[in-house]
Amino acid sequence: MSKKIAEALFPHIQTDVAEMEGRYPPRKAACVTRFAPSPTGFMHIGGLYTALINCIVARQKQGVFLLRIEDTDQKRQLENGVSEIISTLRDFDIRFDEGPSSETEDYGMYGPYRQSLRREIYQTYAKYLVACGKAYPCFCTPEELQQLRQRQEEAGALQKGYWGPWARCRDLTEEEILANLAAQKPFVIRMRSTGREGVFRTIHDELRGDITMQENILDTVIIKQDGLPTYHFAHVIDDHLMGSTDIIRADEWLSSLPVHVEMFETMGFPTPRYTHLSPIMKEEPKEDGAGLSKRKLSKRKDPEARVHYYDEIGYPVTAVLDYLLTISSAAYEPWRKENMDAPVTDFPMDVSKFSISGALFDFDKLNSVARNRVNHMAPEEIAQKVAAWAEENEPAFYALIQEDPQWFLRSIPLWHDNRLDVAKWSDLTAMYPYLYRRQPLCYSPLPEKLEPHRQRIPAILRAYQDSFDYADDSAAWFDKVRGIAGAFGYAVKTGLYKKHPEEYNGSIADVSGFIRYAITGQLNSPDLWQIIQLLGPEEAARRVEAFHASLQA
RNA sequence: GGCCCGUUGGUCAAGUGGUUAAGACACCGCCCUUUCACGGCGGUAACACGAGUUCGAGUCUCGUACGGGUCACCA
Repeated sequence: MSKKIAEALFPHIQTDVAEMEGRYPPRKAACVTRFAPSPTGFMHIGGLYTALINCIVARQKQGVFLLRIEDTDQKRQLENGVSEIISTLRDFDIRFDEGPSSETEDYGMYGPYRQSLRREIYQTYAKYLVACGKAYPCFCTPEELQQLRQRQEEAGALQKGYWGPWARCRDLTEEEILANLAAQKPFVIRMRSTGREGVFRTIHDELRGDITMQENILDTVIIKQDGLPTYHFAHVIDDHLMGSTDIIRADEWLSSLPVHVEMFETMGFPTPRYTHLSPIMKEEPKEDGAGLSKRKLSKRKDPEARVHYYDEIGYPVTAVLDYLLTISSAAYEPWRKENMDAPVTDFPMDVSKFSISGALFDFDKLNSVARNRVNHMAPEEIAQKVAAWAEENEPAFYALIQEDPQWFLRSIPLWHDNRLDVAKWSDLTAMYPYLYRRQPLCYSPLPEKLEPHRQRIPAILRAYQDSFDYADDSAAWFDKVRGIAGAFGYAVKTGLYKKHPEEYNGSIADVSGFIRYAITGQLNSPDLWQIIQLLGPEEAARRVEAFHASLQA
């Protein structure tokens, strides 16, 4: 009898379940994971994190990692959504074995890998469910559903939603259904839940352990009015057909677990292992100004939620991955310390040890991780990465590098050797404008620290210029500076000055500070002699003169 | 509000009944030092609260508080 309804609902579906099962034979791999994003815009850092974990889990068990596009919400689709996802994963070196290879093409035997192209599959299973009475068409309009909610509110129903006695379309007669169809009434397909109110069962989550939840009793929509499946149904059908063994996803899905488990069971499919990952959080002042509150990183509000934020400001890809794994797994940092060159997929990850409460995003920690990453890179690698980054993000800097790539390569040790200065490529022009920017340095106003020496500085600079020889090595150069310091009443060792400050105008630290300021426009810098060597005799002299001139004005 | 999950220093976190409660980041001090950094040494700082079980509880149980998630024809 339900067969007739199934036929009336899906007259165009000629395939059957057995045929579908045949199209997707069981896999041999012991572990199949997947990343299943919606193509709704730039990727979220949490999405990258989920993809990363899925990828590592699959690699660890010599399994398969696949990408599936969840594009069943036609309203939210974005033009180049799929390309965006593919290119982001590629940028972060997260490789999938099956999935879309471009906006229109797929590779892999278990496709198509975008849900909008699997309509026939879902409908085949939906038709089957209707035929055996496990699903039914629902003709309720949004307004009627709204009213239902209202009535439940008034009746004080504890269990709200479309279920049991409230589910109006659940027990429509065949005649009524056929009449509605004949009248062209729009419909959705709902699963007929067999869950019992008040009956609890435990469901296992790899991260959280056994969770006790009430059985699902809601007659969840499985096929929407537009004929496409809801997330819940697509998840169950796809992950069964594609052979997913591990569902690793964001924890916002935890509460719909009973629905998914029931669907797997009514379909007669084996249930996969579930792991619900905690979100990455951000802390911000409460709206009323009293204290702080945590919330998920939001794509709209927080620039750091967008994955592209990190490559735009030039964090090395591995640094971002290192950071994500660092906050999720305490075992990662020590492992990484011992295996700086290993790909992240080599990390012996234990998902069950992941933290359950969501971690606050910590830029200090990211920067520290990134600085260590940069420090570990060879200068040649840095040169190549910086050039690629600058070409996209800082054209003026790129032009400078292109003008003399060898010079740029030579400049790297200055801030790289035995230093942890640089976390991201945009730090370069920000921290070392005197190397990587064309603008002439600005010397005024004179820093407060130099002000007491103002009257003596011009003569000191003069003496410095007169004695300067580009050919001097570091020691010879500094000996001269020391000599000048002594000649002008400055202590030649900082220790001397500390002991008897009243006997001196200042110390050698002040004198080299004048030169540093002339050369860099800053009070702090890496090794001065090296900077001068890099700049060349003319430029170095020009800067000292410029500072000298600025003091006359 | 119902349901689910969580709560160890500022942050990330070790810890699975007996520990002086690790470590990393951040911060502070000292040393090194021509500045900054690097490096070395040291320091401040935590088991949300209340009951219970136990010889003994950060670890087990219950309650409270607080935080998060979810309650769609969105995923």
